[in-house]
Amino acid sequence: MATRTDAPTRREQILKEAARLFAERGFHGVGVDEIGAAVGISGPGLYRHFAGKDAMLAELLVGISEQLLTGGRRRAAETAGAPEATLDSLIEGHIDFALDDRPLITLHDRELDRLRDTDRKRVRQLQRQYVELWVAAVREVYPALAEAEARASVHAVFGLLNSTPHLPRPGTLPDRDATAHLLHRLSRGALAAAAGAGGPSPSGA
Amino acid sequence: MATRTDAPTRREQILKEAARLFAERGFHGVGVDEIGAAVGISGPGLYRHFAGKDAMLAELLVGISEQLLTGGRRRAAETAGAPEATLDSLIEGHIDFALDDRPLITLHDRELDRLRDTDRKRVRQLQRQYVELWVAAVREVYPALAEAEARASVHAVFGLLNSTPHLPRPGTLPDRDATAHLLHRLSRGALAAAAGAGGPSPSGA
DNA sequence: CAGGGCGGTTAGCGGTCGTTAACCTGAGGA
DNA sequence: TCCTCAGGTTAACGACCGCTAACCGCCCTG
Repeated sequence: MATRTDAPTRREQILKEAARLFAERGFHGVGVDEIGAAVGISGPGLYRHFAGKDAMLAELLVGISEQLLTGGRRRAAETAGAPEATLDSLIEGHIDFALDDRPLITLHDRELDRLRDTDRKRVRQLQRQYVELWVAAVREVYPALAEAEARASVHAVFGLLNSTPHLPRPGTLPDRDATAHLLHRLSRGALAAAAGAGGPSPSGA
Repeated sequence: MATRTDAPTRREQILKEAARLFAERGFHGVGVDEIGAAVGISGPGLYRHFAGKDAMLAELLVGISEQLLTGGRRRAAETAGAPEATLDSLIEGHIDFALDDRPLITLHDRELDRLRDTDRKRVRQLQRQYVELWVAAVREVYPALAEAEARASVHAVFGLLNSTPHLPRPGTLPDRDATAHLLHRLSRGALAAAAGAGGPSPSGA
């Protein structure tokens, strides 16, 4: 984990506040003056650190995607040969991210289309690789699951995990650990059920 | 169901196109000229039908929330006394909505903060009632599940079901029915797992 | 102690956006 | 036949937004 001890750089402050504001009000809904104000400088001062508003979003989205993929690959490597452990570790990693960086997780699947072509392609490629990492892990645990269904299930689990930003009230549910455990259980349960009955009619109804 | 046969009103055309555009590029990312162009009229012509851009979003969001809640209540009433059937019916209804009205489901949890106070409160109240309907149904099937956990699980399942807009490619997965069945299985599996082990440590990790 | 550049400031420009004003047209009813 | 009015049109206004220009003070280094 290597928890940082040194003070955050001005660039990092800006990125953090920009992420929060973009997540709250949307990319187009936030002005550069507001971002500046959030870090104590005003408006055009941001251009000493970034080429423009687009560049902030691009750096955020590319950063998120790279971080997710890198972390996922590390976890997959650490647990190689133990499919159950790999899947659990991937889930755990994604949960940590969703709980600790809510604004980023929100941006990640919401503002992708606001990027320049080149950046958008890069982010999409990283996202695709991350999905494939999950699909492989899921299919090792549940070999009966067809690839298309595995991929759809993985997307669905992402949706489940990324729902944390609009949980009732942060604090209603006991604490962070309990939420993490619950999300973990929900994810495993969903995937197990996906693999359970592949055939046409599910069970009831 | 009462499938409509008469031609859609101009207002309805506008709302439909506005929903699609808002979902694609965000509320602030779409101009009134584009919405007008999408229905063959241009720009200010929209003001013959709506008080403003905000009014379109408001009508969309209130409409969605009312439709979800009304449909949910009807389904709950139809299956009263049979908790499993109620839960299945709620899931089925939400899936139908997510698959048939993707833009609306996207808007529903994304652009809420762009509403005027009065409209936002109304939408939130409708959403809250819809959640409570689900929570009640879930807890009847899984009485062991604490309320806070049930509520969080319901939000998570919403996230799962609402993930359909960014499924890989519509068409990769066999067809609509197969997707619906998969989503149903995933949801039931997740909820069952939530109720399964309430205690601290989940299983592996 | 001089000087340079990093990281700010304010003023302002150009473009876009939501909205209004003023005008027009074609169909329906008295 | 004429009036009305629903439902369009184009022009234009005011506000806002992203970004650049021009300027400035402070710290660090030679």
